[in-house]
Order: sequence, then C-alpha cells, then structure tokens
Amino acid sequence: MNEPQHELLLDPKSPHIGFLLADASRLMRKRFEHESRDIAMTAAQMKILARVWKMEGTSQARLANALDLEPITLCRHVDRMEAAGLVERRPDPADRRARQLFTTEAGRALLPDMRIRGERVVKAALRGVSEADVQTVIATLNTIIANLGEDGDRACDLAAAAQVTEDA
Amino acid sequence: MNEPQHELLLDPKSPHIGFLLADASRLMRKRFEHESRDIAMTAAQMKILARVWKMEGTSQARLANALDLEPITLCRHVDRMEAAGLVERRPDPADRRARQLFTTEAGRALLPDMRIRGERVVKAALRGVSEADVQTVIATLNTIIANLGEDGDRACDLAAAAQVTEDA
DNA sequence: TTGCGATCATAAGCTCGCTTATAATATTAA
DNA sequence: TTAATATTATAAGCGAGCTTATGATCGCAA
Repeated sequence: MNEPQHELLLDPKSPHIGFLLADASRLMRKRFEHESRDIAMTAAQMKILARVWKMEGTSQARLANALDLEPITLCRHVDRMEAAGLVERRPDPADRRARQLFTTEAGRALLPDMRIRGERVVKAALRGVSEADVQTVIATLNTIIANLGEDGDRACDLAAAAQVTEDA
Repeated sequence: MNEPQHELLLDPKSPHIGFLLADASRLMRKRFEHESRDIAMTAAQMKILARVWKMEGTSQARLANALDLEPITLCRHVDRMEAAGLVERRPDPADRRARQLFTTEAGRALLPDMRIRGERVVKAALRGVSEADVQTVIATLNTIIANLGEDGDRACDLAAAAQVTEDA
C-alpha cells in the first residue's frame, strides 16, 4: 500500500512552493540567457554592474553586502567581469587590503539593452497574470526574503531545537 | 545627470521580479540545506528520489523529462546519489543503452524526515502571509512556469507524458 | 608599542543548472 | 540488408551560489 504515502511525499496537486520557486526562477534565468546570448553579460553580472554603477568606487565587501552575496561569490563574478572588461579593480589608497570597483565605459554601454531584454522576459513570463496578482506575488516574495534573511541564526535555532528524531 | 538613469536601471521600489524570484528561491534552498545538514541528501536529491520512487525502474531519460531537467543534469545527480547509496542503476534488459533506476532502502528511509524539514522551512518562509496570498503565488508561479516552458517548444507534451508513464 | 582579534580579498572545492559533443545502441528508411 | 537517423547515457566545461580556510592588513587594547 504505497500509494497514499506517495501522495504525501510529492503531491502533484499542491507542489512544494519551494520547488515552484526554483522552477520559475530557473526558467526565467534560462529564458533571459537565451534572449541575450549575443550580449557578453549574464543576468547576475547585469545586477552587479548596475549596483557598481550606483556605488562607484566601493569595496567588494560592501558590494557583496549590498547584493546579499557571499564575498567569495562576488569575487568570482568580478574576476570574470574584469576579464570581460565590464568592471575595473583599483587598489584602495586608504586600505591596502581592499580594492575599489569601477564600471567600465564598455560595461555601462551594455546595461540599457540588457534591461530592455529583461523586461521582455518578464512580460512573457507574466502573460495572463493580472496586475493585482503580480503585486501580491512581489509583496509575498519580499516577505519570504525578509523572513529568511532577517536573522538566519535565531530562526534556525528555534526550528532546530524543535525536533531531533533518533531512529533506533 | 546619472541619477534618473540609475532609477531606471535598478529601481529599489519595484525590483525586477526575476531578481526577487531568484533571491527567494536561493534563500529557501539555503535555509533548507542548513536545516538538514545532518542528512546526507539535498533538496534536489530529495525531489529526484521521490520521483524515482513513483517511477521505480524508469530510465534516466524519462525521469529527466518528468523532472524537467536536462539528461546530463540528472545523470550527474544520479552519479552522486548512487555513490551515496540512495539510488541504484541496473542495466535495462530490453535496451542496452538504457539503465533502470531504483530507490534504495536507505534512500527511501530518509524521505519522510526530509519532507518534514522542508515543510518547516516553508512555514518559516511564509510567516505572516495569508493563505489566500499563498494560493495566488502558487497559481502565478504555475502560470510563469507554463508560459516559459511551453514556448520552449513542447514542454507541455513532456510534462503530460511524465504523468502517464506511471505504472499500470 | 606590541600584539591580538576583526576585516578584506581570495583559494579550494562542493552542488546544481546549463550547452555542446560523443560513443553505443535502437530504429527507421532505402 | 544496409545505411541514415534518433535516442540513451555520459564527458567536458561554464556560470552561479555556497562553506571553509588562509594571507594580508587594519584597528583596538593592554
């Protein structure tokens, strides 16, 4: 009698919202990459470049914080973006550990086109979705991000303390 | 006069829904992994294992279709999952190219606990979100997935076929 | 002033998704 | 029957995220 347990584990009628989020996000990313394969920049790089533009001369640590990325993740991005001529690293005159980040003329030149294509993908993704529902989704996603990002440690401790099942 | 253009490129008041999706998805995945670091299985592996359980003996190609993954992506997962003893590959007696997939007793044993922790993460993520809004988000995510998957040519066919290939 | 703990950047190596390519086998057409 | 095509699994290698660790430097405190 396995059938009922199957339903419990992966109910097709109400799929785990985490899986839905992952699938929707993955498909949008995939579509965007396909939509802009002729531009030498990815969506993640666009996001980073736009932020560097707003924080011209910032350090990688502060930028990583602003983008909610781990420093090493950003560092790898900057490696590629610097190699691609999108961004420039200069030594910080006030702190010999740090490097200042600057956009390149070439990098800035690509941003508007990227944004246009991104909007095209969003429009395709949201076809048939009402404006009200879009707003609900945006608000809910922001709530989720706040819930999970606010204080990871505390919430995790609470949850972890809840249950430890020892099968013996 | 850069300020107005900055707003256009990355408006903090209405951030690109694609970025929100990616962030929410990433944070949920991160939280889940933290929540279940003592279990030798990831969320993606859980999803795959549950599906193998429903399609015991299926081929990797059909499983990849059912999960909407590229065959090579699934192949890599199965590599790791087989090494971890979660899943088993056997030669298909009817097709010498194919391998049949089966869950392991050890793999099945981990699923219920994984599901419980997944639900805990979802509950934490959705704190303060009304049930109605959750339903709206689920419906919208399904629309997005359909919108972006259908145009990819025949994702609908694949999804439909996946449901049918169940046992008889 | 020294010395010790934070902070900055980054190395190593992992999962997870992808594209592109290839060997083996199956299947279909000629 | 044989030749062309399709399918199955997998290799190689990239992007995007992560954890953990390490060398340099900064800053504070004894």
